[in-house]
Amino acid sequence: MSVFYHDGRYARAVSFHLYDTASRKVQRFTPVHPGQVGIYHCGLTVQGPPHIGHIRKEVVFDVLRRWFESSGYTVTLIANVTDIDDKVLTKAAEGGVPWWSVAYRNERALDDAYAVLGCLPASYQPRATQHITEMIELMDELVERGHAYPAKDDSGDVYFDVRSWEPYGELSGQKVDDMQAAEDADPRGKRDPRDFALWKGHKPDEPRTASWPSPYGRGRPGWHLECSAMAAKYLGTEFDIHGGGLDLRFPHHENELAQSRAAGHRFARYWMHNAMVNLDGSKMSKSVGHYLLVSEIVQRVRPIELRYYLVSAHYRSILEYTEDNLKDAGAAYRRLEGYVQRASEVAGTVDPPSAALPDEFVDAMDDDLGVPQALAVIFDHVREGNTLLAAGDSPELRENLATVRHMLGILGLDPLDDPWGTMGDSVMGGQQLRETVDALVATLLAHRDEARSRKDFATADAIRDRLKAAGIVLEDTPSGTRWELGEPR
RNA sequence: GGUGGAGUGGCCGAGAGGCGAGGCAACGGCCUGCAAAGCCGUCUACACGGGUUCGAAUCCCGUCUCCACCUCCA
Repeated sequence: MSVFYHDGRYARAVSFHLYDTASRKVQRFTPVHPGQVGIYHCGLTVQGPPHIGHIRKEVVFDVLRRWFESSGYTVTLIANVTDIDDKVLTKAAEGGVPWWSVAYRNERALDDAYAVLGCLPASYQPRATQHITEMIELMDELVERGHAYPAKDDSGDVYFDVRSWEPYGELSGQKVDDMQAAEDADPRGKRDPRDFALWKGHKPDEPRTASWPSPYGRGRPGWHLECSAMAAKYLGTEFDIHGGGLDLRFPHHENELAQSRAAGHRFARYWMHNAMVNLDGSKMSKSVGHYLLVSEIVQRVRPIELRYYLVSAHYRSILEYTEDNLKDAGAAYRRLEGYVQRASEVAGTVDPPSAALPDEFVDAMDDDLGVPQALAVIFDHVREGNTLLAAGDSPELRENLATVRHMLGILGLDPLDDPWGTMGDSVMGGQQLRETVDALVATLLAHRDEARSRKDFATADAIRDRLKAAGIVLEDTPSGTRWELGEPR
């Protein structure tokens, strides 16, 4: 299965399969353009800072992207930012600040969360407000083709005509007639209550800066139209994968699909949806204040342990968040990290990409991102590695270490990779600080070694206890005493 | 009412007709001056009731419980 190139890199037969929400089947992935993958996923409506439900999705698509890249694909990853929206306007009005500052503040919080969890940057993050022209073009096309119409009232709204598009409901498997009619909702100028807004006419109580001119009057785009227009702009009218949280399947993605197809686009070949993160048995949700912010959690948990927790379950499984679950995940991760660090101290630097990935790992990842099975493969290798490590440095140890780091890197979990730094720097805050502490600890260790050699264990243990109180945990190994930072704070 | 999904050992969490996933926790052993880490071992589970089958956690029927979506939630 693996083939080595003369430069030491290896290639392998690529056979990725993924669960496609539209067909509800695991499908063999065939790209539109050989060797390339275009992925669009719905970033965030920046009405608030991201919670761990949001960031789970980012981590899932980050792993997908890394896996494609590892498989030899050139990946274009587009994650939009919905920076104009009812709730953004509401938040701005409540806070007495401009809407765009609310959107931008939260967009930065989102970028911070990406970075802190080690998500590689998207190829581009288009903002909705920068693509009004493309949206109007798409809307015009839909009106011309008879799939959209300006509201009957004078609202300035433009609606998609659900009844004009026969396949409507294909993504979520629903029939228009079976859908619960929004009886209490204001039908406004709609032909059918299920019609959705492509364009929202400007209202006098909304800031004028939140509206743009269009052939149908001033207004702002509806959520669904944004994504259709931006996906087509950056990935073309037919592209590979459209992703997002499962809660977006309907109506958001259903509507995107309908309007894009109705406008003549082929649109996404595969739909990929990640499951939700639950808190106390129900979905984390901004709207009901039932969530935990990424920024809160990383105050007390190392980001890489949070990432491990989010990655460790299959992306289509609901993740039931509890503090204990997160803590257990951290312990599991430290087992992996401990091996990589101890082995690296003995074996020195290795080159992870040069190590062949085990077939079982590849098979697991190719099967709809089977991260749990892939992790089991990693743990098996770590056990072997620990056994090798007990015998000191060896070519087998170096190879094992490189393989383990290669696998971990694909999940964005290699402790020695950016942005986690080397040898625990992410906790320490820098290589220089680490070296300073190391020198200080070394003097104490010299005293301790001296005490131990004269069997004065009371003194030796007192030094160990003092260091522990300072957050430094000692470990006596055949090759000497090493230290690590203990539980933070 | 409609559309999907799920219930697995103390906990998390894969698997989807026969070959003990993995991790966390606990306990025992090895190692260690003692620890820590590591290694070896123990704990053999699939909501419930029927059925199909040589064989069911997995397929079928029924029941219970839970989750998501049904017009702007990742």
